[in-house]
Order: sequence, then C-alpha cells, then structure tokens
Amino acid sequence: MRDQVREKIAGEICLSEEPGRTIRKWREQFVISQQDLSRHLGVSPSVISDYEAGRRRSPGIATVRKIVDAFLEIDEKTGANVLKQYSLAGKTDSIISIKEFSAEILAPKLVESIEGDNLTPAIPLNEHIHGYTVIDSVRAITTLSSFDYLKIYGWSSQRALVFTGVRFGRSPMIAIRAHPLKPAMVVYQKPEHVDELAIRLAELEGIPLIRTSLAIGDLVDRLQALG
Amino acid sequence: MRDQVREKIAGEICLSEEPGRTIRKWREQFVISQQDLSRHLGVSPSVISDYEAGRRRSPGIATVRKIVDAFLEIDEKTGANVLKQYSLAGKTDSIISIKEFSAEILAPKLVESIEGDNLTPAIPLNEHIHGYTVIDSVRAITTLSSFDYLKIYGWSSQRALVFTGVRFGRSPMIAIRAHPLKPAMVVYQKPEHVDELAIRLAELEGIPLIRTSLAIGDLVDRLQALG
DNA sequence: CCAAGCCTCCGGCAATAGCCGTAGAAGGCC
DNA sequence: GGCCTTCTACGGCTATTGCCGGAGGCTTGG
Repeated sequence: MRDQVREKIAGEICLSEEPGRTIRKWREQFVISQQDLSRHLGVSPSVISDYEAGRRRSPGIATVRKIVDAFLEIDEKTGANVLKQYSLAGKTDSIISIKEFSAEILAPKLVESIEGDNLTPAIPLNEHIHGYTVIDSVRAITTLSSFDYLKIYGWSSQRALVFTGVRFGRSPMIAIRAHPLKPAMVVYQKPEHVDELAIRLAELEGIPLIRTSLAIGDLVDRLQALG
Repeated sequence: MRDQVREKIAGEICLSEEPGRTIRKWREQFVISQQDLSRHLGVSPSVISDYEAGRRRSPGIATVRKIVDAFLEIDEKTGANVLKQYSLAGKTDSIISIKEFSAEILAPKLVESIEGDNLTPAIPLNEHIHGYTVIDSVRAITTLSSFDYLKIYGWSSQRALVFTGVRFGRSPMIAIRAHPLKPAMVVYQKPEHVDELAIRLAELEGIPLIRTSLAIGDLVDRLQALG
C-alpha cells in the first residue's frame, strides 16, 4: 500500500507538465506545511516555495524522490493519519469490526484463539497476521465496490478477513479472487455449509480458509484480545 | 491502461536508486534498441547509452517524461505489440473470443445486433464500445485471478463483457464489482435465470446488463461482424 | 504595536544535467 | 579483412538545477 502510493505520487509529479503544482497538491493532501516539509528535508523554506511556484521546470528525480518520501515519513511520524484515513475512510456498514494488532500474530495462534477449523490443511499456516476485518458478507455484496476493498484491508493486507452471514462461502472467495490485494487468511463465521468450490478457490489463491462456530460477539472479543 | 503503465514506469524510474538501470529494463521490455530510442528522441545514441550507464545520477523529470513517452510511442507506432501482449498475454481457456473493434460501436447498436434484452433500462445506453470479450463464466470462476482480468479487458475496458454458461448471473457481477476496472456493458448469453441480485449489482455499478438468447456461435459471429 | 508562523520572490553561485562528437569495442555477415 | 550495427566511455561546453540567504508580505493572537 505504502509503496503503491509512493510510486503513484512520484509518477504523477514526474509526468506533470507543472510539477510544482502537483507537489503542492500532494503536500496539501498530506496536510503538511512548507515549513514542516523544508524542516524535514533540511532545506530553506524558500526552496520548497520555489519548487511549488514552478521556478524549476524540470527538477531532478533525486529531488522528487526526497520530497515524496518526506510526505510519507512526516505522515507516518504523525500517526500516518492521512494514509490511515485514506484506507479507513468512513467505516462502512458492512465492516463490523476492524483492527490493527499492536504486534503481528502468528496464523496458528489466531486460528486457535477463535477455535477455528482449517478447511485448507494443504496450505501452510505460516503467515504473520497484522490485523483483522470482520465483514457482514450479506451487506457487503450490495454495498462494497472495489474502492471499498481498500477500506476492508485497512492498513495492511496481511490480515484475516472474517466473513459473517455466509451461506456457502462462494461470493467472498470470488470477490477476493477478483481483487488485486490478497488477505493472509479468510475466516467464515458460522457458515451454513462451505461449498466445495469455495475451498477450491481458496486453495487456488493459496489463502488459508478457516471456519469458526463462535458467535459473532465472542469472535470479535477474541480477535480484539489478540492485541 | 496506457496512462497507468505510463505512470507506473515514470514512478519506477523516478524512485529508483539506479534510474539508468530501470530505464534500460523498460527499454528492453519494450524491445527497443538504443538507436531507435535515440532516433525517436532526436538525440545522439551516446546520450541514451550514458543515461542507462548511470552517468547522470539524477536526471530531470522532463527527460524521464520524454523517455517514457518515447517507449510508449514507439511501441504504438509498431502496433502496440508490447502493450497488447501485456494485455492479451496468453489467451486463457475461459476467453472464448476477444476483439477490438476497428471503430467504436454505440451501445444500442451492439445490443440490437445481438438481439439483446436490456435488464437495466434505468441505465442509459450511451457508452461507446471499443471491443468485446466472450467469457466462459463457469471456467472463469476457477481459473481467473485478478491478474487475468487485465487480459479480459484487452486493450480497453470500454468493452462489452459477454458471459456464457450463466445460471443466475451473480458471480460475474460480484467479480466485476470487486475489480477496479469496469466494463462498459455486461451481456449474459442464454442465462438460466437472471437473479434479481445480479440486476441490482449492475445498477449499483451503473453498468448496463443485457441478456441474449443467441447461441454462442451466432453471438460471436455477430459481434465479430460489428467491425 | 509586536511577534510568530507561513509563504513569496529573487540574486547569486557551485554543482550537475543535457547533449555533442569522437574513438573504440564487440558481434555478425559477406 | 572489411563493413555494418549496436553499444560504451569520455572530454567538452552550455544551460539548468539545488540551495542559500535576504527582503518583504500577510494573517493571527497577545
């Protein structure tokens, strides 16, 4: 996610006929003052002002790189608020609970804590889970578009996606397969019956598929207790 | 698609600690000689050689922009083979037929030519269709990942996606909703019964959903005959 | 009014980019 | 061997960048 944003910003500035304005646009998007930016880069404030004013027609890529990295670093230093907000912008109705673990959790530990039943034993449970998202899959079908998937993934795609209200489990797997980002794990909470196709799709993607019979409240509590 | 590739290449070169090597990488990916590149840019061949050798630590973005645009323009001048190949890389088993129209077709014209029945009359049929892809939706479920969607979209996402082997039509719409790229139109060929949910999803995406009762062979013939 | 924060404009200057042309190397073909 | 194609290394030179520092402007709060 961070690298994608990084590359996009750099690409945009580089290709812009008015790079100065593009730099300003992004600086304002990150809610960073010229003063803070110049301080972070260790240059005089007038340097930033001149760049944004377009005094330099063709800044060198080393300069662009430093500026882009400064945006991201400053944002991260202040809690990554802009990147986070971009990712979490408005919890949608279909997100029941979402959280980043303070320390990554080993996949087997997570499965154990939710009394999970592994439906894809052929796939090694060796991922490190950074967080989870509990999704009302019935509501998700009609309300989530691909843009919303970025919210679902929150700060990291190295997470467990937990689907509630699952009947056969096909739709979530189909949507996951279609999306460029892949979770570290998929959990179905009290599914009626997990279709063989859903398991096959999980195997094709190499994503562990876990089933749990915990009630939703209990499940969320346990996930949150993981840190 | 073109702009995405353009931005990605520029971003990559810009962020690279060794921009020269990145430039070379992409030049070779486009199968362009330094001579052709230098000729296209109207500079001496040794200029390109020096850039790729990393003689310039921090090329200006105007230079990077010119180089990236040269890659794309040269590729397009020779039939856009690399971009096309990237998009069409290996027709997969689930793509029954794919084609770019020589001239864009108005949506109503396409619908008429396949004797289509509009399931989403509330959505205006005002798109210009650049091409079509006929997909075996049964096979697509298990064989297509998100990367393959780029193949499905071919040269342009302004196309009609035609799904055969459709029962209720949910899965194709779910996959389309999850993917960042959206087609101009979706056609279901002889579906058993189009689920109300599928129609709802199409409406939510603002994508016209068309049903046709033509046999697959007849359908492909008619689409191909559109130009 | 004053101070602080934020920003703008511009002259100055060392360092580097952008590009040329030359000399040479390597590989393939006749 | 000679020729052609493709590429490399490098000196030279003009134009531009990267950055400083100074002067000044505007806004807000005490």
